[in-house]
Amino acid sequence: MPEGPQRPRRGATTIEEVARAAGVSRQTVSNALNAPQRVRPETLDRVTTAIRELGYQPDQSARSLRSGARRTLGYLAPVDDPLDPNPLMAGFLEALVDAAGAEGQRVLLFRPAPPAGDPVAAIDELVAARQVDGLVLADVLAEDPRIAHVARLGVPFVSFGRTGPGEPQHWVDIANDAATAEVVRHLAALGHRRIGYLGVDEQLPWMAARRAGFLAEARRLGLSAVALPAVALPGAALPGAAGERREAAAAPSAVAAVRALLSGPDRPTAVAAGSDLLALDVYEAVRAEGLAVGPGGVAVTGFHDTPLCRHLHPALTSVRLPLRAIATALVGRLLGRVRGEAVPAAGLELPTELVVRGSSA
Amino acid sequence: MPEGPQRPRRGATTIEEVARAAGVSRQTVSNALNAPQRVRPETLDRVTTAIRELGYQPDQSARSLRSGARRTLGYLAPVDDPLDPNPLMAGFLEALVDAAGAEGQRVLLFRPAPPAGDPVAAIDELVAARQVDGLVLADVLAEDPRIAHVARLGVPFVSFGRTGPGEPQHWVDIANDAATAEVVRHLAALGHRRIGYLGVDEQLPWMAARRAGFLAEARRLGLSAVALPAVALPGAALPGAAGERREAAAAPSAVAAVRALLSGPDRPTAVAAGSDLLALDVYEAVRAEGLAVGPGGVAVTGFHDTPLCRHLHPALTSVRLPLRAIATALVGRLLGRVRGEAVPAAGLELPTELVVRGSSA
DNA sequence: TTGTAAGCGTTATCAG
DNA sequence: CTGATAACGCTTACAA
Repeated sequence: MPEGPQRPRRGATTIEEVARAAGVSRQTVSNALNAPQRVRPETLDRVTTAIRELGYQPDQSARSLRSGARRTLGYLAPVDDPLDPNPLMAGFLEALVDAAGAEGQRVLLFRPAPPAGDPVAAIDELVAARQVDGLVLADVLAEDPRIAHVARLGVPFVSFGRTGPGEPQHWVDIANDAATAEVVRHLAALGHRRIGYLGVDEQLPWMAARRAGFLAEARRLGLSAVALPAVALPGAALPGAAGERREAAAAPSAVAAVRALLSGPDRPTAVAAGSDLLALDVYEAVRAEGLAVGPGGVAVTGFHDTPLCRHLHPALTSVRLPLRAIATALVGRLLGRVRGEAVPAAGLELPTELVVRGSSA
Repeated sequence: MPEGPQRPRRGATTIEEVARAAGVSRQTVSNALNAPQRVRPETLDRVTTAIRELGYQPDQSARSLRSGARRTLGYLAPVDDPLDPNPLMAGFLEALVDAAGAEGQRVLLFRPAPPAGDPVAAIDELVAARQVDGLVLADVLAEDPRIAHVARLGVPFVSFGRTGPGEPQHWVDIANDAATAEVVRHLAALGHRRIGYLGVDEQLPWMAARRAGFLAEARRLGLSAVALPAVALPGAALPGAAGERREAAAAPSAVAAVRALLSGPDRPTAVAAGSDLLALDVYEAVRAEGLAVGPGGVAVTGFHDTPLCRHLHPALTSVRLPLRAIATALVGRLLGRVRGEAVPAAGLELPTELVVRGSSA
């Protein structure tokens, strides 16, 4: 491991210089920063001015070493399938950084060391090096080994996505079932009586919940509903020929399944998809059957509300996730736990928002 | 600003305990870690064993305070237009974290404080608090104020995206013009003689380069080429009606422009798009004109090779970016600069890869 | 090769 | 409310 004689920012303004400039002791500057109410207003003013004029900011390493607070939260980036990456990772990260920043916290991104890295080992490293005050986990699965591990470690943590019944309930999640239930009600209000659902990989708890919410609401409303079985994802790359890269044609299983549904005896007049990408397959199936996407033909809805929705024709109705609210709730709960406050040990379920566009209106 | 009595991981194993366990001095443990060649193999072995048994890892804050090396790189997340987010942010971040991790560095994500935050202020805060050894900037514009600022500050930095001629050349970028030139050659090889290009926001240097590369190569090959003027992005949200949210229909300007092109006298038999999302608009325009997407009708290509490509029908030929190579080059150059090594003050241009799919074959 | 002493910049303790 | 002193855990100089 290469190791250099790095010495960045040596010579930056220190608390000592501020103290001299303001004519007070080092400690008073520290108090002005960390417990302003303990400093006489007039003195505080002098100190604040000196701080501003010198452009002083405390050295975070020194602060951390002394106080124990790292002012940093670790986010374990999910190891995504490159063929089906989490479509909200970027948006969620932005929201997370903003929410953390509002509380004076930074976000440190980390990943298991490739290839085939162990997330548990990555967590151990970060925690052992005392680089973060707490952890944010995402894409939590049932019986997720990461949850068991951080719980055993005793590190403060929260997860985006619910944990199992026997595990600590430090999670925030969207109401996946309520989201697809709202989709069903929306379609029912438009007069649809026979509706279909296209999901993928029902092993994923959030996908299973979307499917369940769809079926339950359809039953409640007395609609005729069919949920297609989980479909495989499009195929992987093939070796290229001459510099260019060629690929196997996308596996048409999702399209074929929807086409079969649409060509059956009681064809649905609307199909909800478990993601915006899957909705693309529905569009294709609808057209391949000689039908039109939209309220007049087959209404279609997606999930995630990615930018893709606006570029489709007709534009795709989709379920939008409250990413900023999720991030704020996660950070709030995590910091409560870090500070040892009494935070409710119960999950928080946040509502989604159905964005209606031309594909269903 | 709320401040709690946090004291995470106090009581973790310290270097002192390792030294005692191994029967050596504190210093020897430090040497074993930072300069193993200075320790007798037999002693090294004893120390290593003690480290492993106690699960010791140095406290990063203490290490940073003493040595000056933060072992952390800051990544300034671009403030994206939510309607048109950088489609590779997630993939690039993953690659960046992996590349940094391979060099023993962490990645700290930061953003200007919303709303309307100033990136320069965000940089100042991070640097003044001495939280990072260097910075990675992305989506660099011409005369980017961030570049001027970090250059003046003297902080080691690199950028994904080239800087202006008068600025430090610490960048890595893809060859945007060569990428679209390759697209043109690909189309020409398929026999296309009249080709079109659809871009967006030519203020963005990378978009301008794609357009230029397209036109130059078409001219060189004697093809008839038309590059459509920059198009506006789809419209923003409208106030919803009853709980549900409704939006203005997507502005059809891109679709309309392509349709006009396709219905003209010398209609192109292929259209290249400056992004995968724009290719969606091309698909729509082609179909609206009663034509088919593909080599038999109108061939279409995209840019970015997002997962979207595989879900289209036919699957979309697209330009793939070497994100891992970019990240590795960025980290390598940045660390060289951090360590004060003599790194070439010249930009690095990396080639893209054309992934051919059904839309053009 | 190994051990000793010092100090990085900050905050906590405790006396004034 | 302020100021001196110690300590957080580690790495760098220097002495043994």
